[in-house]
Order: sequence, then C-alpha cells, then structure tokens
Amino acid sequence: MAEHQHTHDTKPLTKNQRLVLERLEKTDGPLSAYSILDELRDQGFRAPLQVYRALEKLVDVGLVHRLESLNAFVACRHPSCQNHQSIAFAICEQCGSVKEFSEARIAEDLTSWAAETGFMLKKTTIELRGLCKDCVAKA
Amino acid sequence: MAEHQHTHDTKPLTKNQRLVLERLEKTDGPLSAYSILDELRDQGFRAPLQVYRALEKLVDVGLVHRLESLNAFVACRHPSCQNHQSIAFAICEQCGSVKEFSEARIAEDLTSWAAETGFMLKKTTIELRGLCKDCVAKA
DNA sequence: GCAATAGACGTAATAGTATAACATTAACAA
DNA sequence: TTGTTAATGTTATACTATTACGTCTATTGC
Ligand SMILES: [Zn+2]
Ligand SMILES: [Zn+2]
Ligand SMILES: [Zn+2]
Ligand SMILES: [Zn+2]
Repeated sequence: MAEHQHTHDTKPLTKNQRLVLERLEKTDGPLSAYSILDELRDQGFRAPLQVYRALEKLVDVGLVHRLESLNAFVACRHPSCQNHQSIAFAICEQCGSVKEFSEARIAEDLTSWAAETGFMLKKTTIELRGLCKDCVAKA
Repeated sequence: MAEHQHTHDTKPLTKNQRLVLERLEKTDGPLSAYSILDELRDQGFRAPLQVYRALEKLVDVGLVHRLESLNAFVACRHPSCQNHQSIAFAICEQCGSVKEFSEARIAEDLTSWAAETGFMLKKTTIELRGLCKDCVAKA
C-alpha cells in the first residue's frame, strides 16, 4: 500500500495547489470541490478544473484525503508525517466533523485477507458514519 | 451496527424495486444508477428517480450494496442471509470485479475503536482497490 | 541565444450523478 | 364513501467530474 506517504522530496506546491491546501487547512470539516472553488474566486479561480487539478496533486502526495462517501476533501491532520497504513475516517452525521485515525491491526487484517485471497491491495477506503462523542453527549 | 440485516419480515418488493434488483442480480459487477435506467427503459423506466427510489429501498433492506468509491451498486452476494457486521468489498481496477467479504476481526477492531473514542458507530464503508487474483496472474 | 519539450494554467463545453418539487394513482382503513 | 398513506410519474434542477483545446512559462539541448 503506497498511499499516504507524505514524501517531502517532491517539488514545491504551485500557487493553485497552495491556495487549495490553505483553504482546506483553515476549515475543520470536509469541503467539496465546488465550495472550494466558490471560496477561491477572489483569488482568481474561475473553473472547476483549477480546483480538481490541485486536489489531484495534493491527494497524490498525501496532504489531502478524499472522502469517497461524501465526495469531499479534507486536509491531512495526521500528527506525524511518517508513512502509515490504512487511514480511516470517522464522520459525524450530526455536526459533520471528521476524525482521521489509523489502526495498525486493521491494516494487518486487511493485508492478511489480501494475501490469503491473492488480491493485490493498492489502496483502502475506510469510512465510518455515526455520531461523534460531543454529539452523543448532547443528544 | 444495524446494516445488512436482510430482515425478511418486511413488505414485499414493489414492481420497480423488483426490476432493479433482478437487473443487478443478472450482472456480475457493479452498475451505476443511470446504466440501470438505460437497461430498464424497455420495462417502462423513464427517469432517474425511479431507479434511485428503488435503490434506496433495496440498500435499506440489505439486498443491494452501494459502492461509495464507484458511485455504483451491486446485488448482495453474501451466501447466508444472517446478520453480519462490517461488510467489505475488494474492487479490481483491471476487470471491475467486486468481491464482497466480511471479517469478524475487522468489525471487532472498529467497534472497539469506536467504544474507546466515544464514537457511536452506525455504518462502515470498507472498500479495497487493487488487482484480483485472476488479473494478477495474467499480468 | 534559440528551438524543442514538458508542465502548469486558463477556459469552454460536456458528461455523469443525485435530488427537489409537484402532480397523479393505487391501496386501504375509517 | 372518504380520508389517508404509500408508491409512482414527470419535469426541472443541482451537484460532481472530466474532455478538449489553447496559452504561457520554465527547462533542456544545441
Ligand atoms: Zn492523513
Ligand atoms: Zn458530531
Ligand atoms: Zn451483502
Ligand atoms: Zn480483475
């Protein structure tokens, strides 16, 4: 699994990539590509492709993650930048918060399932839906 | 986690629901809502909503699963209809095949993570991408 | 310096996915 | 019958993503 490598030996970010990343880092929750576009119109963004191209690169280098079940994107909040396997996301259906986490055991389980089955694993998507601690308390 | 219950004490399927389910069961891989629509025009389907409404119900009762990372749907192939936790899907990027499986350990890991974190887990999405055994052999 | 190349960018058009809103019909109980 | 609910039909619209093509700029090789 080559995902989420955070290799810092890559080229510096371009202007558009930096603007998109900064916008995501300023936000707590996930953002859709089109809402990023709307918020960057003042900086000269005019078309979806400007956002999608930047996102593609940012996801590629691991600075941003895509949430498949939301069609949205979040800045990577993982404390360290070392390689880690099988990132997972817990998405609160009440407040929209997203918590990124990584459990070694889950990665091991998936890897061993793949080995037993002969499946060549390239990428995993793990997204949990429910209520975060705060929202459970309020309910 | 209340997903994938296959409760058979529910109302019988309506005509549209039955047509959509049969179409999915006839197909090996996943289908998008719009390709289902196209294939059911002969049976009187005219608009996306007819498909989406049927799919919503079918997903709800566990006869169909939605693949978030593909925006597509598959009929449930799980051998038994008993309740099971944490279904996962292995999607081949070469041939498009989808293998549904269920690992108790993964469900346990996620459940215990949720308990420790105070997250109230309602639904899990686990989708693996890579190459299936057959496609690895051919490569 | 000056082509040639590659990469990022800009822009317009289009493809693909999903839902809102409202009218109609069928099922069924009071 | 009449009121009520659920399913359906239909139109329009919103949201997400990519194709295609042209421009600009940096870098490389001569
Ligand atoms: Zn991360
Ligand atoms: Zn919450
Ligand atoms: Zn299933
Ligand atoms: Zn395959």
